[in-house]
Amino acid sequence: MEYRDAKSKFIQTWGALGSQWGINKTMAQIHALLMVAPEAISMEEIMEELQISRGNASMNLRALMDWGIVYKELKPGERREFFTAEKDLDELAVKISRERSRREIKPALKVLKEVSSIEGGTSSEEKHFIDQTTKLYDFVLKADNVLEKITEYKDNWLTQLLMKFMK
Amino acid sequence: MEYRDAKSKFIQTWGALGSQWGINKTMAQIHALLMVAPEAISMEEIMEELQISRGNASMNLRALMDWGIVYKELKPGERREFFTAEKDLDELAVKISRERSRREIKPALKVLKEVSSIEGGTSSEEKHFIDQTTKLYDFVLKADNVLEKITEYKDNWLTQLLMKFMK
DNA sequence: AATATCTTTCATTTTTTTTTGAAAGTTTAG
DNA sequence: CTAAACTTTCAAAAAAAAATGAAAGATATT
Repeated sequence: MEYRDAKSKFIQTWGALGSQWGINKTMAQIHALLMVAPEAISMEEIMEELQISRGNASMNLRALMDWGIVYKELKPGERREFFTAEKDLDELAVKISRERSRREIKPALKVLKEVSSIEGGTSSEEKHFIDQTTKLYDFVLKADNVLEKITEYKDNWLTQLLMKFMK
Repeated sequence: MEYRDAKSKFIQTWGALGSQWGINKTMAQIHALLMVAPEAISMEEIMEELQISRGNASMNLRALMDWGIVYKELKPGERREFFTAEKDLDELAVKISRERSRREIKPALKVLKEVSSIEGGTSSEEKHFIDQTTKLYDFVLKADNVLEKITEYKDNWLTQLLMKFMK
């Protein structure tokens, strides 16, 4: 395979994968493009390479920066802004899991706590509801804690984790 | 909060969460409904409770069954079909991660291997591409292995995992 | 073998999400 | 201060995804 084709295939695949994980296609594609770019690139270049509009590029770059996985870089003497992606994969994974925990898991936990705390009704239907949502709360809380612990292992957490299971 | 409201809030929240994880809203809602139902329920009831059409219910139930997290149950003497969800959370999580690995991670790995194996070009751009996609391949492969190992711990894998980190 | 009960399929419609592009906003330079 | 060089915003358009519902398929019952 040619380099051009490989790059394009990588960007397309990453984009498609993004959709399956609740991230929009363009956002994932921009991220992919920046991941394999040896140095920071401008918005103009991103638009050109992915064939997208200025507004689209601007909004998705902003979203990536909100996730903390893409950085703005200013080159001296240059008016335009350049962008780079977090390239360290351990760091990338840590940032993504922290952010998802903050945005999705924590709010979900709040709701689970709420709904599992209703006054215990009499019907078996209500009893089962309380029981099941309580279990769900405990489970998600535990999972969230495990994730937090794992990502505390600053460097090479994944390798270390794998070791623990190889023994 | 009233039981009715709690149940509705739970279903809504689960549905919204589903969207963020690349699962469609109705599918997640049906799953939520079945999770808290003390016993198997019919398609008619699902349609009624969630206010959705027959076709929608049918397709999403089928999808849930393809994921292996909802089962069809036949009641003796009954013509209609009834449905239940996997209620054991450890089992549920194991099924979901195995399925996502099969459907998404494995195919992604294949592409990563492909694109990282192009003939090493001369330009630094190509070198960086090969280097980065190779790292990504290694990382994802390792993550997939960890996930596989973790889910092998049949029972209480989450608790056991947490222990390992508490020490 | 005709009817009744229930489920699936899929072309069409509806809803939701994403993208566009031009106007407004911002920052630097002269 | 004004112009030039960029970036952001957001209403409208386009595209994608999901839902509907009626017809076609099953399967059991008489």
